[in-house]
Amino acid sequence: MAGPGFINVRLTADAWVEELRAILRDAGDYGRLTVGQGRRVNVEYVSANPTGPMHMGHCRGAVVGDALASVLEYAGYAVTREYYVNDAGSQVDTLARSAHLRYREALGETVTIPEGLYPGDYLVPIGRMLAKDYGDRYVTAPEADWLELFRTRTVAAMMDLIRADLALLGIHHDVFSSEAEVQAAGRVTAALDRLRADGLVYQGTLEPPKGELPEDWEPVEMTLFRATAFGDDSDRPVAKADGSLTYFGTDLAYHAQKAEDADELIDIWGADHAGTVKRIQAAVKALTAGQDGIGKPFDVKLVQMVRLLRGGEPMKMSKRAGNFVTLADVVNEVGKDVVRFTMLTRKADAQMDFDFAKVVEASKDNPVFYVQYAHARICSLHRKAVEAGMALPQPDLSLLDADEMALVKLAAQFPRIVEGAAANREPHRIAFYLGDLAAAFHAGWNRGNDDPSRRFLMVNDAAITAARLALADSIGQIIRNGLAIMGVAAAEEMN
RNA sequence: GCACCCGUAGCUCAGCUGGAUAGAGCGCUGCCCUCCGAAGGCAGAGGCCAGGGGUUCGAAUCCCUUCGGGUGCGCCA
Repeated sequence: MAGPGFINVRLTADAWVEELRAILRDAGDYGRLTVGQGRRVNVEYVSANPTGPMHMGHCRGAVVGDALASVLEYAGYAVTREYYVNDAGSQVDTLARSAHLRYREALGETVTIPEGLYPGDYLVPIGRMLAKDYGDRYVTAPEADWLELFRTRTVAAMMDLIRADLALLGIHHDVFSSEAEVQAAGRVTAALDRLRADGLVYQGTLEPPKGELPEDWEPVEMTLFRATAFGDDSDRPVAKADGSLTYFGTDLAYHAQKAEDADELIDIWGADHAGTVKRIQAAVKALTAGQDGIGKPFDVKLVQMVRLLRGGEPMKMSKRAGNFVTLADVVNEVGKDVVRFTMLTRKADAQMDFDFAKVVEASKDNPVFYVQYAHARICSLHRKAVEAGMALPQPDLSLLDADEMALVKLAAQFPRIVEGAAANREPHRIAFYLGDLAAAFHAGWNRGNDDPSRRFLMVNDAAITAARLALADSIGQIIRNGLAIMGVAAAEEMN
């Protein structure tokens, strides 16, 4: 005993040697866990509105969600990657009208995009496509004739654009769910009827907000969900005074839909939606609670905004002018791996700066580079050994010294890191761990600079080289496994 | 006014399902480059973990509270 509640257990060197063998044997599967027990987890992320291409505001949520999905898979969950397409609100009508203008433009008109419509150039090719398909049939036709058609066509085209952007990041969702389809399938009515039967949906008016009262406040009767019964601060409207659904009204039914095929739900949201977390959690609890009164596990992970910098200077962006930085621009400039890794170098709920200059910097304070560099060094050892014409025997791992075994101990923590990252839904832990592991490996490498007898590659000693290469391989394997979870390629050479 | 997030080294941040002397990078100080890849390396200084209270054998970690930042706040999506 070493103090209360403490029992010191010292594993023998053999145990660590055995772990090293396990890393090399299990290779790409080392660190895979069964803690998920095959439970079905639905991870919904990105879900950007289909009104334009992906911009950098979407990027972090996309990467965090995707990496989280991978971590959970690695930990033994059955994961569904899902994207919710908001194709039912007034914004997609606005999109259709914007596309209609571009359609007229494609037929020769000179158009100006009025305030309130989407001015982006990305609608120009959509306009051309519509012109090609429909000729001048809808130029002067009343809106009712073309709105639905143009909406459908344009949303489909936008989703193609978004899927292409996501593919640049290596992100592919399993399921795309449509808000319009959730409504058309009668799921909203069904969900609201159920809740109404339980007294959780009712006609009523909301209390005016505390504090400063809005000028034009008038009590209005609408359809409300009793969110206060589940810890929210106020009941929340599911249908407006005119009877049309609110966003929340459909979202609630959508979550009920997801819950049908999943044991657990996770949403990845931008932090600007933090204010609506409680109501959706209340809704999921109400809709999924069984006889025990406990709903299905449902986490909402908030992802903070990313500030874009170039050489320390914030980049000016104006959404109105439509000159936002697109995701494609950034990926094309710095590469998928840099974007993905960097997005995971901070915990999701902390704000982050993304500096175009720093993320590609080849230095020790750039973990993207440092981890890649470690892997490249490990790969280079084999090339060097071959060049030196060495014939390596079966490694005798008992030749490794205490410093080298310390590296094995760190590598052997990988499964626990995966477990923690999965349990806490924090994929950034993988990135930090890889940074630590890479640093430890580099330190080991550097020992060889001070003392040549401690180099990994000892041309005159095949036995020790074989053992040390086995050690290096195990580190390389862990780096590959970790990077694979993050969706980052492991470089074999640095340029 | 209410809710949520945050407050850890000079700076940027890890650590938070409670556990042994609180970690990293930058910056700072001092050494080190005929040497497997020095696009660096080693060592050191630097912290009442915002303040206060509580739970516990034990708290940066959990609870309450104060202060200080950020965000959101009736039928927008």
